[in-house]
Amino acid sequence: MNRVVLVRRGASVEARECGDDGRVVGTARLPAEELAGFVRAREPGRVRWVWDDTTRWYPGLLDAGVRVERCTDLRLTHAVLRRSPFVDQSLLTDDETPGWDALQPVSATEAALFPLDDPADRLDPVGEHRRQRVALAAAEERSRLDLLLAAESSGALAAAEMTHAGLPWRADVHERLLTELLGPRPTAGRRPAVLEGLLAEIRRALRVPELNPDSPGELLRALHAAGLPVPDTRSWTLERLDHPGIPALLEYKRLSRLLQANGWNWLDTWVRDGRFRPWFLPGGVVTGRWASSGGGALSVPVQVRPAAVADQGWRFVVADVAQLEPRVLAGMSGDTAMAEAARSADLYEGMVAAGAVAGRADAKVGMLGAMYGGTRGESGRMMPRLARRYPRAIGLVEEAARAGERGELVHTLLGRGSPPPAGEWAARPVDLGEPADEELPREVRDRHRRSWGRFTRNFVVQGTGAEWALCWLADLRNRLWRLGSGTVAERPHLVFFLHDEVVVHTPGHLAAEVADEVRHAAAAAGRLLFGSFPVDFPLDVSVVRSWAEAG
DNA sequence: GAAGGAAGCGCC
DNA sequence: AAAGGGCGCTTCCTTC
Repeated sequence: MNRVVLVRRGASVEARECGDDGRVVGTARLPAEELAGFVRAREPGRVRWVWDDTTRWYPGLLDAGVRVERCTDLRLTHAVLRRSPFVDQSLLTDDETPGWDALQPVSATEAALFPLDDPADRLDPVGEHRRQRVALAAAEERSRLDLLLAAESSGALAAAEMTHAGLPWRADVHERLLTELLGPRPTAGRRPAVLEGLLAEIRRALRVPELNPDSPGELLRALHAAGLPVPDTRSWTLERLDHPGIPALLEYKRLSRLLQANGWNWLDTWVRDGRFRPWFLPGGVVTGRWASSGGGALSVPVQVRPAAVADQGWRFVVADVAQLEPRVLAGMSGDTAMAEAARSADLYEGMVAAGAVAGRADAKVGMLGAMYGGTRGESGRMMPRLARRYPRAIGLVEEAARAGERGELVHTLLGRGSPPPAGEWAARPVDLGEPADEELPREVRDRHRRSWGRFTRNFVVQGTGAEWALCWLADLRNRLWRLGSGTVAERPHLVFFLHDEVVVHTPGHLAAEVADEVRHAAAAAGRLLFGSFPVDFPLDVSVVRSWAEAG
């Protein structure tokens, strides 16, 4: 594989050819405006482009109509290697390391505002690349780390392409939906008519003429005065109350939430030219999940999904994995009994069929408890049964929890390490007797320990689930490219990704092939992570005009 | 008036 | 006896 490190030098770019060990074997220098043509010309020769950070290079290439198949995003791979327990840190670190640790992605607006003072320009990508290659060559579990770094970098390409293409969004459909639910758009600072009506009803029922239900403090006092001794004003707390004002209050909360989070202001801010373009942030969560920025992309409510409509003659292919995390747990722990349950399209039904639990609800609440650390009530009662039937799977998460409680680090299947615990509790070994003065009381320390144990318990499963999803996404991205011709947005392409769900925008006549490729990519991801271990990842796949029709 | 925390709620 | 993971966003409310 040819590796070419791209380096910014003022108005020009250096392209430095490297061997697998990161040593430079050749250099070309070109004016920045010739970069897109250079990359386009070299791309067919199976190049891995190496750059400091995908958000600083790839949006410009995409705007110029250039797509690349593979890259190394040094910012992201640095972050993984720095925390991986498979890596000898002394091979990786250098005077520049704090600069790489601190490097942040940019959005296009920032890049336009501050083109001249970028901390990335004070870092040397060639040196960092060489250090990473040396550290990787000496790492334990080299092939797992290789896979993780490749998948992480591919994710960065997919993220940039999704923002570039945008999720098709019909503002007219969205506006009609808002008007039906809330009434016509009010002038700035006024409530929509439907909310005003509900407000009057709430004030009447609670006998507080000036009540502002958007203020939790005010609302709580009003509820108490009405003889409703609630501890908070959350919807699920209020649902259990029997009082004439409550239905209107719950409806007010539901509609008010829609208005605030995804109302007309959201449309004005985030939808342009028929596209919703959030920023996806690969590696933005410590577990390896993506974060997002702008428009709340990771929590687009079901309520407004009817407005996501494929272009004329195009379709969405929407796919999600059923019970990703329990399946991943079965695979990473090598628990054949749980993998057997996972053979079923519904893993929880598979557990019922095996006689492990009485009903689907028990299976679900038990597994969620095992993965999140819920031990109270129903899910706690299920744990002994599950531990007997699935000793390896349950043992793996229990061990991760105990390690976290001891202040130790855990890691995912491919080698992403958990962050070190912070805080005073972590500075002390477990059994030092009673604390001295000015130290945390024992019960406070223990609470922190258990809380961190729940985090590390979940880290190994959530993080390995994120690795499966990244491999799925990376493989799918390349399969989609091969289905069409032209630029990214002219072929079937990804427009949305959320933990265990993808949305592909595709010309209608290719939709069936896209659905096949989505399934093939999922099977390939399973083999990449778990080899021949027999754990299935069945998908729900829908071909639809609107996102809301999926599922 | 800016900044930051808490409450609350949406997604997985 | 108590013990449920990860996010982003908007509003309210306190602090400086």
